[in-house]
Amino acid sequence: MLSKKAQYAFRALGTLVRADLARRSQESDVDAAASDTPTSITEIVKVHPMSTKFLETILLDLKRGGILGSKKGKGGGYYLMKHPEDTPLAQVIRILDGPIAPLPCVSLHFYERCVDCNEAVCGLNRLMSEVRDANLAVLEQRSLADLAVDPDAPVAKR
Amino acid sequence: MLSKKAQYAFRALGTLVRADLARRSQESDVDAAASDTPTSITEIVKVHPMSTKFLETILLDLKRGGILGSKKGKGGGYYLMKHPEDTPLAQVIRILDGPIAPLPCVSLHFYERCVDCNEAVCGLNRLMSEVRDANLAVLEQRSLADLAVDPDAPVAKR
DNA sequence: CTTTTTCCTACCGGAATAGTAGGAATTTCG
DNA sequence: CGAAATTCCTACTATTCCGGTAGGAAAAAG
Repeated sequence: MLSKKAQYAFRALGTLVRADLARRSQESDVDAAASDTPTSITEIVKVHPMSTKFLETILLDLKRGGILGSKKGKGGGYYLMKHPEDTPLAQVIRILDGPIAPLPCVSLHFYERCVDCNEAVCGLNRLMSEVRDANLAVLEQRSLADLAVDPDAPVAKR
Repeated sequence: MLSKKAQYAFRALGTLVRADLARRSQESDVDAAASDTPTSITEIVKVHPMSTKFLETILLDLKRGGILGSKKGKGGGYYLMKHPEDTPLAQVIRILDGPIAPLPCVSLHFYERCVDCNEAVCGLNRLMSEVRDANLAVLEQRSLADLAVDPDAPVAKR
């Protein structure tokens, strides 16, 4: 199960994606940077009611993880560092919840050898690798862009 | 990530499956019941070193969950209630770790409505349903029998 | 130089995880 | 019968993790 942190992160990222799309479609200046129109924590909390302080730590994590950029001071806030399509959901989860794999010994990013088990012949290892791959097939393919998609709308092309 | 409970459970189930297969192949009496040759906790711990007391609670959980049967007293122990092929891995995980879905609002067996979110239009709900389905495609298909498979051996037919 | 924002460090209560302890109930076997 | 071997049951405990809070420092804008 995803932690509250990850759940809140996805909600917040949803509004950041919408802000990003809005900027790109409305902006007359082609070279407009995302950092020109950041979204503050206060604004996000207005849309998704939650603890401001808690969201603060979450967005900081996402910033340290390279997903968000920030601007301090008046008019400051957070913005996406990349196009929404270029941040897979897996990256968000790894930053906030750690491993996606069901076992440390089948994790790609947080691998730890398991004691008392020969991985080459361990049935559990093999099965849980399948589970991991099934997860990643979705989580590496789907991106922040998919968070903001209207399910009734035609598929968006980039 | 799977809990230690679930990990230990799979190890123990591995030896119970092997015992089950051995009984079926060696037994001359066709009507031999699994309850005739149960495997004790002590025997399991000999194969997979772990806390005896902890394993006790785990096997009890699996018994209450309908996966194992038991026999008390001298010569007693645990045995599979069904053919290994008929117990999907998902069932084991649900008993020991609860929900498989990444969010309560997309769980089939442990569903809980999420507050402040219209599931019909929630992008996260839709994406996490995909993740759940990807997981279940493996965990409902794969069974205890797959725990004991020799990876180099030809595929076993039932 | 005041206001608004992010950024940093530390803390805290409750729940969950990973066990442990002690004994009761049941079965087998000598 | 009585001893040994086993499961079964209830309760307890220690540690870690989760979810969140507190208080202020640093930076940017006007």
